[in-house]
Amino acid sequence: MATIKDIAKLLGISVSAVSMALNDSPEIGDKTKKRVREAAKQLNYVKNGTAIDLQRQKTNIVLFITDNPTRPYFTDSLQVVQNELMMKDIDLVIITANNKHIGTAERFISENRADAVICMSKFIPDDFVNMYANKNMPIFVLGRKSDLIANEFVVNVALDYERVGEDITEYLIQRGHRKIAFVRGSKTSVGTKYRYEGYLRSLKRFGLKVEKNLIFEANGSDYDQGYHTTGKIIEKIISKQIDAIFYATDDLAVGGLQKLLEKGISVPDDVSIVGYNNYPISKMVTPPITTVDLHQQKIMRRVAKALIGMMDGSKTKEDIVKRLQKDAIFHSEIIERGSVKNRE
Amino acid sequence: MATIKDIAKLLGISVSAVSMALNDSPEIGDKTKKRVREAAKQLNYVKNGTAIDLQRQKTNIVLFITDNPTRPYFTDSLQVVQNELMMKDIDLVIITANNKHIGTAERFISENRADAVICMSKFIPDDFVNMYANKNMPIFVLGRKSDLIANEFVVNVALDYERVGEDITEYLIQRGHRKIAFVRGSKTSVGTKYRYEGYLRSLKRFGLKVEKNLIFEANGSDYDQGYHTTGKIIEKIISKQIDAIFYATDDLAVGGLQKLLEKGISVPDDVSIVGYNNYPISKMVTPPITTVDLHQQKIMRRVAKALIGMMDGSKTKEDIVKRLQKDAIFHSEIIERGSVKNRE
DNA sequence: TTGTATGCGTTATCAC
DNA sequence: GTGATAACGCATACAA
Repeated sequence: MATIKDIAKLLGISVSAVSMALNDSPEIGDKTKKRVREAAKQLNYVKNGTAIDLQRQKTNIVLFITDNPTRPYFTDSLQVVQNELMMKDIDLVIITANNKHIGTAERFISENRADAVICMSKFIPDDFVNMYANKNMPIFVLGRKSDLIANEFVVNVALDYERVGEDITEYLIQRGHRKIAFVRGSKTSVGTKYRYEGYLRSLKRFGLKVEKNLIFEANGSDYDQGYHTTGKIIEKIISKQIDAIFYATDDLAVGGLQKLLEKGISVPDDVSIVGYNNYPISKMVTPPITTVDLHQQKIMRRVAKALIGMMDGSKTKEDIVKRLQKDAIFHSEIIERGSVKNRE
Repeated sequence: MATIKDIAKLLGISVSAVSMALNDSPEIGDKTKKRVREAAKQLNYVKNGTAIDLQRQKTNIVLFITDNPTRPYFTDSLQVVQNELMMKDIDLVIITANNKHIGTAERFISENRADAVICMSKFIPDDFVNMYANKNMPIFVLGRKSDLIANEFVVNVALDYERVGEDITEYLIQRGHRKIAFVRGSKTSVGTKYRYEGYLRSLKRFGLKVEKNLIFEANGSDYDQGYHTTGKIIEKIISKQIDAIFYATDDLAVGGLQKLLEKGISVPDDVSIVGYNNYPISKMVTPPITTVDLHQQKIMRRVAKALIGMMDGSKTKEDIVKRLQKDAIFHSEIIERGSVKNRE
């Protein structure tokens, strides 16, 4: 691999002259620049980004950590963040961190290989985040509830997830449902746990009894699990023990719907169902599924702007937190479609 | 930010001793190691990955470039590749390159910021790949047909895409369909173009005339486009001008199916449909859609192994190409489900 | 306009 | 067992 040294040697000029020529510095004459460029091409010279980063004491990289790049929860966010960063010419790289593999993410964080990180994976422990966030690499954490993050360079962006679970349950109750089943998703998902808590709170608030046998556990949060778990619910619907189902994710709901239809149960006439997250799939089925939107994109735009602010030093954690807290976008919105019947 | 220099100064020992202690070298005594570790903690020392890379002349990073991290085409591949790399403790980072943003990918490539790259994005031009691939950074290109890549460190992994389009068209013909419509996807997608060519070839081979008005252009390859474009096909189905539709992607097919059902057209009784790629969504709908699987995962396992081989110098491009070419996994497989009727 | 010297943070090669 | 020193590839302040 050729370096600027080789170019300098070939041309009989100094290394710094080559460097400046390559970076189009006004200090260098056009003739020299041309010669340098030609020599570079001739020697097959390519820049060494690592050396540049070391010298500049900056990587120009933002790390985006996700546990699953498939989920719209992530991809929607990605798009928004990428747009904002692009405008500032900051590079975004994605790293996955899940139960199978977390090493890369931890290595990138612990070795300061980025100028900032957005962490959407729940597999990076609070302690770890706390330990490594610093002035040169602030860390934004999403989707966890912990208030315990004390580090000045850690920003915790959290919705009131329980509240959202509460809201959609309330929505069902207000439309006359009294026997509402809940289908939990993946056991390791904190998200579905919060929704479950919200579900419980809502029942309590309206004076409805919590029926243990109306709460179902899926082994995951996806379509297949929804389909499978709903098999165990069918009977209770037929015997009128259930008039609505709250699925912890839209994917679960779509899978469930499929099973219900196969079993000849009409949605929403025989049973109402709701999902969670407003994934695209929820509107693709018949009937389209009523769900709740968390305004993830708007939130992420704010996050991106805040992150950029922290990177260039124009914002502190305090500014950001203050701004986020009083922000209206943190309210979720129920998307009414065809899967809920008014039973009053 | 504290460096090993600071630790050395604090402890009154040399920089090299600190470095060796931190890397648990057998040359250093346990006492010293302990002192160093404590000092590091006290000073909040974190490693600088950039400096390490520069010194080692290696990044330990494989770049995975995709135009869209949502697609199963990508995520399936990702999983496989990640598994293989994990076993060798190689880090994988994902970068998106699409019509909106290509700068980051190009910067990473042109600045040698990885030890190898897998490129699934069609937005990185052949020339660019050719120009920057080198001994220290081989590039594997997927999903393009160009044979023009001459660089010794570029490996082009290409299925016979046209052949696949041909096969599934043949499948329809053999089941008695004679009036087969084709729905093209995104204009910029080379993939759907190949399928189109395959479709044409198949018609020709069976002596069927190509009806221009049975070929429809969608403005993209997703659900919404399938739904929308199918609106323009309805009439021709009712008037029996069409007995089957070949959608260029499963997403298109699912969107199309939705529209067909809404319009009261029965699939497959009134019209048969097929998709392409065996995306999970294609089995989630009613009726499940017959499609074709390209065995992407098996291919990617081979790719990953080949890539690792090239990184450690145990394999050359020649070895790899030879191996890939005679490989049975490059045959696709038709997944029969409920969306095609036998009309013979 | 060009060159010299220095430094970025780390590892590695020798001495001692 | 430890320390000095060079090297990795590049950028920059300053001198010429």
